[in-house]
Amino acid sequence: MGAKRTKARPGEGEKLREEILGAAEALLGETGTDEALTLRAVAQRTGVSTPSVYLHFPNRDALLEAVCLRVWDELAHRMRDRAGEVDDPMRALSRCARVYARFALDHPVQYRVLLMRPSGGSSPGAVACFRYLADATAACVRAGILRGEPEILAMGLWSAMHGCVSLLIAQPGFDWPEEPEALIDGVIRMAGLGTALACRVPRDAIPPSPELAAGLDELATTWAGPRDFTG
Amino acid sequence: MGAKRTKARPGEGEKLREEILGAAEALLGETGTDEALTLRAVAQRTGVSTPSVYLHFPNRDALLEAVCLRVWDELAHRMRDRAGEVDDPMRALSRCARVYARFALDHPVQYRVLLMRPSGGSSPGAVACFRYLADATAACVRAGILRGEPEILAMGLWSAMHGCVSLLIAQPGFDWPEEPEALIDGVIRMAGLGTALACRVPRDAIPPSPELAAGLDELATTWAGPRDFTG
DNA sequence: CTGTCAAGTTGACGGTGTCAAGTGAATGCT
DNA sequence: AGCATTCACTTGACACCGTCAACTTGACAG
Repeated sequence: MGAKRTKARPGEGEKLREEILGAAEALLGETGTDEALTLRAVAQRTGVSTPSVYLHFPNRDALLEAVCLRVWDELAHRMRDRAGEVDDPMRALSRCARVYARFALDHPVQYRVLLMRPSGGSSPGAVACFRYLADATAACVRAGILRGEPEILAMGLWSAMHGCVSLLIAQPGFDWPEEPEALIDGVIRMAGLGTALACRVPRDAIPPSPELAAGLDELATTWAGPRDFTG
Repeated sequence: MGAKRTKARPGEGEKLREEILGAAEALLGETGTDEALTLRAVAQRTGVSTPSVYLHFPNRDALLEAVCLRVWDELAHRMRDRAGEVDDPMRALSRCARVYARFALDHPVQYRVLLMRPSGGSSPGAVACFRYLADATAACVRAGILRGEPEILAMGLWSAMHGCVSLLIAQPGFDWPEEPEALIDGVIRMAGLGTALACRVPRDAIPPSPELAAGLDELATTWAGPRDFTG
C-alpha cells in the first residue's frame, strides 16, 4: 500500500488508469466484496491522491464496472474453448451453459456487480453473456434440434443459468446441495430438455397431466443409452 | 414530512416501530430504490430524530430487511388463492410460478433487497419463496407426474423463475420481449416440461441430438389439443 | 413531592463520493 | 534562452452517510 509513484510524463497519463484498475482488482480479490472498493482505498493503494481517480473514471460506479468487466473476456475464451471441442450443437450449448455457471461462481463479486445490480440501462457484461448463449442456441436452431426464435429461446436458457448461479451467490446460507455442480447440472438438463420440448409443443400447453406422463416415460426409454456428459 | 409527533407513553414504544416501518415503506415506494432509504430520511418522515430508529432496529440493514419483508405474506396469499383454483397439481405448480414472477415484478425493490443481495446467511424472504414452490412441487411428485427429490426439483424451478425476474429487474435496458409475460410464460413452460422430462431421463443424458428430435416431435403430437393455461 | 425509568434528543465521530481551485514539472514557441 | 501553455496531479473543502455516548424529557409509582 502507498507505493511511491513518480508523476507520468505528458502523454503517459493512460498508465495511471491501468494502475488504478490493477489496484482496484486486487482490492476486490482480497476483500471479496465491492463495498471495500472505496475511492480512497484504491487511490492510496495506487499511491495517488483520491480525486486523481476522477481523471480516468467519471465516478465510482464506472470504476467498479470497468474493473469487473476486466475478467469478462475470460468467459468468452472459456466458452469458445470448451464448446469447440464437440460437434453436436446441443452438447456445445450445454457446455456453454456449464462454463457460464462455473465462471459466475469463480468470479462472484464481478458477476454480482455486473448482473445483479440496478444497472441504469443494460450492462455490457449482460449483453456479452447473452450473446454467447444466443449464438450457441442459434446453432441448435440451424441444426433443426431447436425451433423458433433463437434469441427468445436463449433468454430462457439464460434465465435458468443466471437464476441458478445468482441464487448460489446471493444466498450462500441456503440449504443447497453440498455440491453446487449438482444443482447446475440439474438446471442445465432441465433447461436443455425443456426448451427442446417446449419449442415443439403448442404455445398454450401446460406441463404434463397424469395421462400424458406415459408419453414422457415412453420417450425416456429411447434415451436409455448413457451418453457422456462431461462438460 | 416532519409530521408532529407526541412522545409515546411508557409501554407504547412499539408504536414508533410501526410508524418507522410505514415511513420507510412509503419512501421505498416513492423513490423506487433502497438507496433513498437513509436513516435520516425515514426519521424525518416519521417526525423523530435520526438515532431514534436505533431504538427499534439494530442498524439500517435490519430496517431495510424488515420493511421489505412486510409485503412478503402477500406472496403467500396470492399463491394459495391462485393455485387453489385448480386440481391438477402440475397446473397448480405453474400458477405458483406465475404468481411468483408477478409478485417479483410488482415489488422489484423488495425483491432485490431480499433476494439479490449479499445476505450474510440465507434471507427469510428466500426460504419463504422456496417453501411455496417446494410444496407445490411435492404435490406433483405425490401425484406421480414428477419424480425424485421434491426439494431438488423445486430448486431448479426456483432457479428458472428467479433468473427470469431478477434479470428483468436488474437489466431493464436489455432488449427483452416487449411484454415481460411472454418471457415468463416461456420460462414456466421450459421449466415445467424440462423437469417433467429430466426426472425420467438417465442422469447423464444430454439434450436431444438430431436422431432423437423425432421422438420429441412424436410426443409433441399427443399434446396437440390446446389446453387452457390461464394462470 | 420525589425518585425511577422508559422514550427520545443532542451533538459528535469517522467515513464516504465528489468537486473547485491550486501546484508543479515538462513541453512547445518565439 | 526565456516565456507561456498544458498536462498530471494535489489540496482542501462540502454534504451526506451510519452509528454511538451522553444528555433531556415526561409519565408514572410510592
